[in-house]
Amino acid sequence: MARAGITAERIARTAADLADEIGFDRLTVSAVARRLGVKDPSLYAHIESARDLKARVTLLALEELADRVGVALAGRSGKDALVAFAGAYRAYAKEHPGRYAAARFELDPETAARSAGPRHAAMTRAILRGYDLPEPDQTDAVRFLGGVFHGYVSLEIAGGFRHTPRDADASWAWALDTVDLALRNHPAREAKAE
Amino acid sequence: MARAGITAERIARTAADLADEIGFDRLTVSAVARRLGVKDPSLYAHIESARDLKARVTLLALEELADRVGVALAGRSGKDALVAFAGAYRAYAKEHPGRYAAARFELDPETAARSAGPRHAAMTRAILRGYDLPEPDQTDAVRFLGGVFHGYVSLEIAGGFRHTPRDADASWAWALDTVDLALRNHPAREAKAE
DNA sequence: TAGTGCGCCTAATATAATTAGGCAAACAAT
DNA sequence: ATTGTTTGCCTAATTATATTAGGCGCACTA
Repeated sequence: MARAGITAERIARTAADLADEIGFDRLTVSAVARRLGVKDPSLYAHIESARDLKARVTLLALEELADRVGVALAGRSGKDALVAFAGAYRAYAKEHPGRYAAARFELDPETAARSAGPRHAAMTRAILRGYDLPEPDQTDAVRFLGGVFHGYVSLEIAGGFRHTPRDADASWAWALDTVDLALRNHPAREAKAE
Repeated sequence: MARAGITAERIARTAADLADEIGFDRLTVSAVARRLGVKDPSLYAHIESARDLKARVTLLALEELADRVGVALAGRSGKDALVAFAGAYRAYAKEHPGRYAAARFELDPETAARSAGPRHAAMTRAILRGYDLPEPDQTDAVRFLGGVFHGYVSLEIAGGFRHTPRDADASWAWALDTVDLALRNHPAREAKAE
C-alpha cells in the first residue's frame, strides 16, 4: 500500500486538532488513525499507547501556549505585561479548547520537567518582577496568578458564566484590574520598599 | 439469584467512592458493577448510560460540597466567611478528588439548573455581602472568586506546586489575604460608599 | 396459591486499545 | 540493476467497555 508518511509529529498535530473539535476527553487512537487514513495499529509504530498520544498533545499545547504568551509578553512590564499574558492565555484556551484541556493533563514528572511547563512558571515570575514582591510572597503570587487564570478560563469554557448576562470579557478585565490592584498595594511590598 | 438491592442512589454513591479511589476519568460502568457484585447490564435498569452515571456523581458531589460549604459559612461574615468557604471547598476537593473532578463535569443545562450549582453561586454572593460591592462588580467578583478557588485547588491537586518547596497551605492563606485585601479596598466600593 | 412484574442474568454487537506477525516499498550496498 | 535489509502499514486476534434484547425466577398481590 502507499505509505502514508505518518510521523509522531503529524500524529500529535492531528490529535490536537481533533481534540479541539471533539474535546480532549473524547480523543482516541482510533479517531486519529481514521483521520490519518490508516488503521489503528499503524500508529503504534510511532506512539506507545493512548496515554502517550495524549501526553504528546499536552506537550504540543504547552509549547504553543508558552510561545504565544512569550510573544505577548515581549517588551511589556507591569500591568501591561499582566494583561498581555492573561489575554494571550485566555485567547489560546478559547481558540483551542481541546489543546487547552490537554495542557492540564497530568504528565509523569520527568516528562513534565522537559515540557514547556517551566517556561510558563518563568514567565509568570517575569510579570511579577513589575510588582517587586519579596520571597516567599513571589512564589505565593505565582501560584495565585496561575490559579486565577486557569480557574477563570476553565469556568468560562465550561459554560459556568452563561447563566448570567454580564459580559465575560468585562468580568475578565475586572479580575485583572483587581489582581493588579492587590499586587500593587500588597503589604509585603511595602515592608521591603520602605 | 439473590437480589442485590441495587438502586440509583447506591450506584451513585459507589461510583463516587470509586472515582475518589481511581479518578473520575477512569470511572466506568463495568467497574461500578463489579464493585456492586452484579453484571454490567444490570445497572442499566437504574441508569441510562455511562454519561448518566457520571452526571449522577456530579450531582452528588455538588450537593455534598454545597452542604459542607453551607455549614462552614453559617454564622460568619466578612473575611471569616471567605476563609471558611475557601477552607471547606479546598478540604472537600482534597478529601474527595474524584468527586471534586466530577463537580466540574459538564451537565446539560436543565440538569445543571436543578443541581446544587445555584446554591454555590448564592453562597458566593453571601460572602460578598460583607464587601458591599455594587453591581455589576458583584457578579464580576463572584466569577473571580470561583476562578480563584477552583483554579488554585485544581492546580494543587494536579501537583503543579510540588516543584517548589513552599507550603501549599501558606500560599493558600496568602491568596485569601490578598483577595480579602483587594475586595476591601476595591474602588467600586468607595464609589458607592462615599 | 396462582399470577404478574420487577430485578438481575445471559447472549450478542460495536467500538476501542493493544500485541503479534506478514508483506511490500524504500533504501543501501554490491 | 539486483539483492538484501529495514521499516511502515496491514490483517488477525485478544481484551475491556458500553449497550441492547430477551429470559427466568423471586417477591408481592389477589
